[in-house]
Amino acid sequence: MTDGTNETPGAPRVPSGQNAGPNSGPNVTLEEIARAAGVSPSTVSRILNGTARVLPEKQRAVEEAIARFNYRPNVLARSLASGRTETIGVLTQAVSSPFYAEWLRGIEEALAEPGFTPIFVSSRWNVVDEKARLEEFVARRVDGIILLHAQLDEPTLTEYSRYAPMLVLGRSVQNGMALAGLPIDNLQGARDATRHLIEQGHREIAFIAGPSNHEDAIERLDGYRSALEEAGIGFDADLVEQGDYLETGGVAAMERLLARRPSLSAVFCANDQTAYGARLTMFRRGVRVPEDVSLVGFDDLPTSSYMTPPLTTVRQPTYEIGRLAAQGIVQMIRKQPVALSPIPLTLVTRETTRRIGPSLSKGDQRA
Amino acid sequence: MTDGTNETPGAPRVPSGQNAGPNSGPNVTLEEIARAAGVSPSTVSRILNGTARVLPEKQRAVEEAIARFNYRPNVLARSLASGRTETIGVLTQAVSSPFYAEWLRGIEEALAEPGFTPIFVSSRWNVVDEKARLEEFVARRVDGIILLHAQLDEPTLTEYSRYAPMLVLGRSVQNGMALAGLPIDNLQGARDATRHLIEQGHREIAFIAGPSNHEDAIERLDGYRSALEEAGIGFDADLVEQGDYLETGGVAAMERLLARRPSLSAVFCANDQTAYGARLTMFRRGVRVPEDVSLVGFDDLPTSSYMTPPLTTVRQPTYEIGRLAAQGIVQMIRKQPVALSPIPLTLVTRETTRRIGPSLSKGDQRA
DNA sequence: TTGTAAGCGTTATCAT
DNA sequence: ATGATAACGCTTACAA
Repeated sequence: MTDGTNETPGAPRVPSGQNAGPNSGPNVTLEEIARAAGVSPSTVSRILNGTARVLPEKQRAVEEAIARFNYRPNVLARSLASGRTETIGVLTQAVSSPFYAEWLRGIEEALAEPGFTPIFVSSRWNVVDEKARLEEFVARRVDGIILLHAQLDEPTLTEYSRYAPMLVLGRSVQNGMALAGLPIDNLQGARDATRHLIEQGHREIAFIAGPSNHEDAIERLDGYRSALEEAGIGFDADLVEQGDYLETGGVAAMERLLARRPSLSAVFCANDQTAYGARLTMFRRGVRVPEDVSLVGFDDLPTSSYMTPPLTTVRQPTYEIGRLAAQGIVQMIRKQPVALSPIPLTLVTRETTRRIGPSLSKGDQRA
Repeated sequence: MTDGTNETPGAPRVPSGQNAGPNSGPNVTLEEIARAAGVSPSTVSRILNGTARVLPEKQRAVEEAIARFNYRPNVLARSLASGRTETIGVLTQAVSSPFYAEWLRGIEEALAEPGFTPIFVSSRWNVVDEKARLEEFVARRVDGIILLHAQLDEPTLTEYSRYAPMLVLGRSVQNGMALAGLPIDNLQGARDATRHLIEQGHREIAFIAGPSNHEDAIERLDGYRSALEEAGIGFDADLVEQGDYLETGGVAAMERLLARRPSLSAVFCANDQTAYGARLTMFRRGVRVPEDVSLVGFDDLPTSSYMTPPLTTVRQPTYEIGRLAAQGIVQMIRKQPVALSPIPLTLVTRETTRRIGPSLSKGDQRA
């Protein structure tokens, strides 16, 4: 618990770097650098920020002092004085969801370029938490806010957008210059997936839905339904089961489906995690995919292409969406106009779907 | 691009909440609250922080003013004045890795209790980035640092630990009161997994290794090797293939393995992602799991229990590890002693492993 | 080009 | 119990 590597309490915390002067470390201030270099604090500040040109010799002296003292500007003081934090609050529903991971990566990387730092927090699918996290953003004086699947109502979002420009992913909102939505075309994606199944000859296509209070879950259901109707098959509520976007929900829903409609020939799941669960249930029940039942997911999680067999699903270009969001919020901060068109989704046909005879029923489908 | 919901440029940004006074919003300062409540700024500060008892009537007046103006303390100013940011820098190799996700969740949740906010950043498996991120932590004056799988050498870590207490996950370091490691018993985990395979009658057990510059990858290889030797089977370099902890690496390694040693009866992968890749290759080649070849992974990612068949793997209690790390760093910040014992790993036996005759060779294994 | 000085919004140390 | 007042470390007019 104790060893010689730690500073004496009260003593300045200094690194042991070779160039470390007596007062180096994070406690070195801009003023000390100024004094050491024989210039005024403002000059140091100017050099640090490139705010004005400075005589080369002073420039050198300051840079030398900075290196010698291992000086790092205090971000807090800088932000307090300037009024800018160069920080973007990013609210996810769950940092740990495989689904958000790629979005965050896109956001982080695109934000790094203009020099912004994302602050990731998660609200755990909880509206109360969601509001609390937004309050934190305000308290931290973030320069912008990105919301992934906000559940808060639009008036509330509008209100918070007065503090900092806000971009809402996966949702369409009344766009303003402080509030913008980057909608994702879930309806189209779900319709394409369902059409694909229909084209393959499927007629008895089940759907495992997502949480009914999620905008995108509703859109996906609508897409499924509209493809069915457009093909003249008609919507059959008996073929729809409720899921929760989680694997466990998929397991349970598939069990109910199999019990109620053993004749179904395809299952379309509202997201990949649900499909994973449905897949497990089929494995347990000895239902082969795709020989007995075709399966389609939604999202194209990184692992979906490694499922056995690889999952046919609707791909969301999450990384790219993340980048777009980051670029968008930066533009909003800079008061530049942003044009965000709905993100199109594409079907990725892999190996969980199979063509079946146009009007064959169960008995014949089985390989 | 424009609508009525935005404030006139230059006008104070105020929310339209019902109680919103003329000067509400994030620009309201503690001083204004003090003035409105007829007390001094220090009194407001005391009420906000519970630093001292205040007359009930003033307390009420202040609280009323806070509510009326919708006042939120400026975290930056507070931190600058107090010297504490209540912030923990958390460095991961990749925010988007399914592997880190659960750790982050554990960290975030456990940190919320004592009121700390994590700042997640990723270094993308890049040592240069890793150092840059640490510099950012220093610039942000974080109160503590948690590193997930740091690649930097120990002297460097020790140096940074002088700025803020540092906890390194998945690594053992010279513990001090400002630097501590939370080791994970990879060797034991790998040994248990290999022993399991041996007990099931397997003798020709291949191993797909992780990056050779990763401490944990090396430990896992060592565990595999030691279990083999302990059983008198002996280590056969021909059965070891190089992977990279990613699915693609698993695919390629498995291909080479199958070509070189078609007689192998089991494959142990350095992590689950590698196992996913190996599984796919086997699926492609018509090698059945576990009928033809048994497969074991390492990590127990959330999706592993939904693989087909569910993957036998070594479970890391990542969420709990995250919580432990969070609690540990808070204790270090508070200068309390922390005792971190190595995290034990447990084998989760699912359905990708199968008992085979003690000395049967390939031909007989095939179901 | 460079320096002086006034903030930025808090906390914390003194007195009272 | 409460109020002045001096930091905290930086940016930014305003002067020079």
